[in-house]
Amino acid sequence: MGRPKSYDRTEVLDRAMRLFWRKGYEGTHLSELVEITGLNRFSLYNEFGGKEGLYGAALEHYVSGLGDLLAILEREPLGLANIRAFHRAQLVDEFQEGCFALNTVREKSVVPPSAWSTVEGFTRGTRERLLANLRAAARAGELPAGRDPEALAATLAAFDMGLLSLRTLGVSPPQALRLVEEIERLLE
Amino acid sequence: MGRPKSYDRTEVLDRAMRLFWRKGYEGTHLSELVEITGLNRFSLYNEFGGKEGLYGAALEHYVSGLGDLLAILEREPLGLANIRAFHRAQLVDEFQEGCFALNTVREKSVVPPSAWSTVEGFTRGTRERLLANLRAAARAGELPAGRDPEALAATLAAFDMGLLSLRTLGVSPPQALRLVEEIERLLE
DNA sequence: TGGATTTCTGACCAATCGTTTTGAAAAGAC
DNA sequence: GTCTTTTCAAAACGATTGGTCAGAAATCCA
Repeated sequence: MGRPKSYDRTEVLDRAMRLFWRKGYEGTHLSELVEITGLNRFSLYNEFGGKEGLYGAALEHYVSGLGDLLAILEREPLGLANIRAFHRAQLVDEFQEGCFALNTVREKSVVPPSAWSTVEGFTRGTRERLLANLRAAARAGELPAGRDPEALAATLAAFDMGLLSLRTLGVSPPQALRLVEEIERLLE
Repeated sequence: MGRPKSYDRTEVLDRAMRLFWRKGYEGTHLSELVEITGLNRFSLYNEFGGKEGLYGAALEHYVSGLGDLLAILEREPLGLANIRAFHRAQLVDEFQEGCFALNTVREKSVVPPSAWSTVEGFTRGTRERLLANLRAAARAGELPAGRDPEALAATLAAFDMGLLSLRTLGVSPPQALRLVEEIERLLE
C-alpha cells in the first residue's frame, strides 16, 4: 500500500555503479547521483541509507554482475582451459576504464569499511578459483612439473589486476590479448 | 629581499605527496594539506597555484623520486639481470600502499590533465626501459628463441602494476618475491 | 469517497569545499 | 630608522557538500 516507488532498484544501482566506477567515492557527488539515477535525495536515503550505503550496494551489484565471469572458473572439468577462457573474457570493452573493485582498493583509506571487505572477498574468491583450476591442472598433468599452484595463482591474479590498469592507459583488447598469450606461457 | 620563506619546497612536496598518495586527489582536502605541510593557504597558492598545481608538482616529485629505481634498468650491460634487480627493488615497504602514479591512473577522470600526462610519460618510460633490456637480452642470447620483446615488456609492466595493487591488499614483500620469481620464468 | 500509508518534490540545513583578501610581520636596501 | 618587498596568519568568500524535513501527490483499503 502507499504510493508506489517510481524507480527500479536494480536500474538505479546500475547507474550509480557506473558513476562510482568512473569517478570514485569521493569524486562522485550526491547531486550527480541524483541526476543520473533520477532518484530524489529523499528516496536515495530511504532506500540505501546515504552515499556510503549506496556505494556499498553499487559495489556489491558490480561484484555480483561479475558472476558470469567467475562462473567460467567453475566449469567442469577444472583446468587450464578455464583459466584461458577466463582471461579472454576479461578483454571486453566493459573494462575499458578498469575495474570498480580495483578502484576501491586505491581508495582504501577513504571508502566505507564494508566496501573494503567486499573487495577483499572478491579478490580472495577469484584467486581461490584460479588456484582450484591450477591444482586440477597439476593433478591432470597439464602443468609442468615443479610448479607451485599457489604462487602461480597469485601471479596470474597480479597480472590480471595490472592488465585492467593498462586498459585505462589505452591498451586495446587486441593488444591485451597478446599480453594474455604471453602470460599463458607460464602454464606451458 | 622581502620576508624569507619559512618552508622548504621539497619538504612540503614530500609531505603533500604522501597525503595525495594515500587519499587520492578528491579524497585529500586543502585543510589537511595545510595542516600536514605546515604551509599556510596563501603561500600554498603562491608557490603551487592551488590544489591542482600542488597535485601535479607532488606527482612529478614522486616520479623523480623513482629515478634510482629506473636507473637500475639503465645499468650496463643491459639485460635480464637489470630486470631481476628492478623487480626486487620494488619490494620495499615504500610501496606498501601501492604506487602514486598507478593511483592517478585509477582516478583518471578526476585528476588534473597535466598529472595524467605525467603518468603516461612515466609508464611509457618504464616500459621502454624494460624493452631495451629485453632486446639486449635477446641479442645476447639470454632470452629463449621466439620471444617477442615488445609483448614481454608490456606483460612484465602489467605484472608490476598488479603486484603493487596486491601490496595494498596485504601481500607482504616475501610473498611478493615469490610472485616475482614466478613471473621470471617467462624469461627462462 | 475518505482515511491510511508511502513516495515524491523542492526548499532548507549546517558544514565544508577550494579560493581570495586583508593587515601584520619579517627581511634587505638605503 | 624608514621604505620596499615578500611572506605569514587568519578571517572571510561564494559555492557546493552530504543530509534533512515539511507538505503535496499517489496509491491501497475500507
